[in-house]
Amino acid sequence: MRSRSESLEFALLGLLSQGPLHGYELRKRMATIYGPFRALSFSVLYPQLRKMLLAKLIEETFTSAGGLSRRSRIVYELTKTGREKLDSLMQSVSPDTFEDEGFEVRFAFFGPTPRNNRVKILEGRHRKLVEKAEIVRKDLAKIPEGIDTYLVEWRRHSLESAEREITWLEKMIKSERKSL
Amino acid sequence: MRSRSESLEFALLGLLSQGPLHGYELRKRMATIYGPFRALSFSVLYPQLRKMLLAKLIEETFTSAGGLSRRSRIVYELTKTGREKLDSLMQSVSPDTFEDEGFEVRFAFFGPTPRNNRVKILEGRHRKLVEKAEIVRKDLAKIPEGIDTYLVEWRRHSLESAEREITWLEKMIKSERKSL
DNA sequence: GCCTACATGTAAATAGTTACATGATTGA
DNA sequence: TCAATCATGTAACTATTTACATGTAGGC
Repeated sequence: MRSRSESLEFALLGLLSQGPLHGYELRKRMATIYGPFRALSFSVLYPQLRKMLLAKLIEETFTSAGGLSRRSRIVYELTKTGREKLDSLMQSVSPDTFEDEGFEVRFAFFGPTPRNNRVKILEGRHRKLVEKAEIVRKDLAKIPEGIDTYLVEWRRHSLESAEREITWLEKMIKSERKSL
Repeated sequence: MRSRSESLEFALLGLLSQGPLHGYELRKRMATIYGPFRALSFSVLYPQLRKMLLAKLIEETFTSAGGLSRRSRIVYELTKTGREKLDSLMQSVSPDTFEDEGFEVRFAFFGPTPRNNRVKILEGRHRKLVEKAEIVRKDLAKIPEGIDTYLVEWRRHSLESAEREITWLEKMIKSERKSL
């Protein structure tokens, strides 16, 4: 399981921790996390909410009409269990945290994440990227036989991007440590 | 259909255009295209080869033993139809060409791609990325209310990466034009 | 003798997208 | 009145991963 839904629960708990929201609004907020090109579809969101209802992490309230008399909405809010779950997740550092999706979501809720854990997450991500970059570098060093020159150029560019992210993380880690 | 298998056929045709290969070897070559972290699994590769056999794009030959007496392998090679298909794909510029995966694969076979088409592909990709970056920039300009500062930082970094790719493409386009 | 790489596949489970269905409200 | 956005979902399809199954050859 290295799917989006893994980080989705965390993200939803995080969003709802700031106050109750309905599905449509949750989707929009998710867009600010994932960016404008990877919108969360309703057919993923609603079943996920149902799962979380079953697990008693959230509760639903039917709102017949909002202040501006809209269509009735279903408003979700965290239960005590949900809040506890979020807290424990905030303090944990699962291996998934260092993957692309996982990291992005963790980072989106970095403000409410305990200080010392922030550094751990950044360091883990850093380690992971350094390892990957190393592999790509070796790979690049050994292939250039017969392979299209353009492809090599492309891979070099990709490696540079990875290196830039590493540098960025290093800056982040430094500034986090300073604020400790 | 915006899946990997869309570009997969192109990639396989491209690889086989240089000479006959067997499945296992094709997988390894694909790794040099997609990079070391997105290996093509056999359960995608073999059915794809079967599809291409049915479409008469490739032919199979059973090799009982290679020069070094290995297990019998199935060697695939392009048919005349397959070669024609590849040629026509090389000269075409489908919209898919400008997507991440599609572009990567097209780029991997840029050498054998007709000169004028290379520029078209690069320009299309450039246009696409500029549009996307513009959207992200606007998005970034309007959200900073209440959103976690860390997240904003992350998005800014992502935008910079996109901008770097745009610059890279511009360099590529310039050097392609020069060689025309 | 065991581990790794070679070599070819199938089956089942999971994940994800797209199309469909329905209906309210708001602004041009 | 017409399109866009709000709002909640289901069904069908497509894609991808993981586990299974089987066997060979070479190096340590």
